[in-house]
Amino acid sequence: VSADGQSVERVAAWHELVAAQRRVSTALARDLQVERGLALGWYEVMAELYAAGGRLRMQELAVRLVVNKSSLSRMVDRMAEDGYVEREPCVDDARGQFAVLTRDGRAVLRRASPIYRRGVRRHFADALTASDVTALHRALGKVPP
Amino acid sequence: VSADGQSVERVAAWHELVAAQRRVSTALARDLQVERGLALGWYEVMAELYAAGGRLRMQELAVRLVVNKSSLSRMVDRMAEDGYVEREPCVDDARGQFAVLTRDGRAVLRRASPIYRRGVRRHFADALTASDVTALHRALGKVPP
DNA sequence: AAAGATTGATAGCTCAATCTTG
DNA sequence: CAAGATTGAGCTATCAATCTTT
Repeated sequence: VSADGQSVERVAAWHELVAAQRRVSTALARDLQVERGLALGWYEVMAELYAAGGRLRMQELAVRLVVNKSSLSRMVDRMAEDGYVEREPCVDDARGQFAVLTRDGRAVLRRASPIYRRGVRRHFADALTASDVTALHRALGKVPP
Repeated sequence: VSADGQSVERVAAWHELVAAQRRVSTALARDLQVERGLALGWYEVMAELYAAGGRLRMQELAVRLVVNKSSLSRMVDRMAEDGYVEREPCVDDARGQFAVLTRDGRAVLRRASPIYRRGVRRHFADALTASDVTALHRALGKVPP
């Protein structure tokens, strides 16, 4: 398949990004599952809720995590069954629903966070220099929503 | 959840990477689906086979794409049903199977490639400087298998 | 009619088990 | 027994349709 040089470089960079994301995600998921019995997706939901002060509307949570709304709705269903989050209606807009991190969810998150951070370090950041990390953060932040 | 500064930077960079990957993959998948009726995963398989000269063993294909072996086996099943690839036994090792890009597969790939490259440019690279792209490629290539 | 959220139907993914060959 | 690959079963993700509220 023909392509000019610029295109080849861009696509190569994109492929490295995809490969890195898959490798690191797989390793993080394995660590959390083995050591805490927790799915990576569940960790991400709880960490995002925690960072937002414990509650977010479903819509906003989906946008921040860059996940499909249906998938999130179903994930929150399962997390609620296990007592990690609760749903709460929104007072000023009756269409809205909050996902709220429960006490149990916080406890699970607290125990899982070190595993997650260790994984990000081991599987991702340890291979990079500090300036690599800064450059990645800066560059990738430019990718549009 | 408590964490030191280094950890925060590493995790923030990792989150940007995940967000970028999800956004760009979603956009690429939409483009290919709408304009060519082709799934992104199928495109990736065909592009990898093409880059390898048209054929690869299942194992090697899974490693290069960083995908689950079962998922790949099933994906190749469906692609074979649609005539995009064929399976061929391996002569020197009867356990092995090749996935082989067919004539039809090549034709589909040829028509899909411009859409894919345009997507990588529009949804990913256009937001970055040339040196951002180089830095990403270089840094992400260090992430271990 | 549009926005927020969920659900029905279904395609696709993944773990563990299995089969075959080295 | 290990390696390559596939499959059975169960779970997850996604699209389109739906429901409710604005």
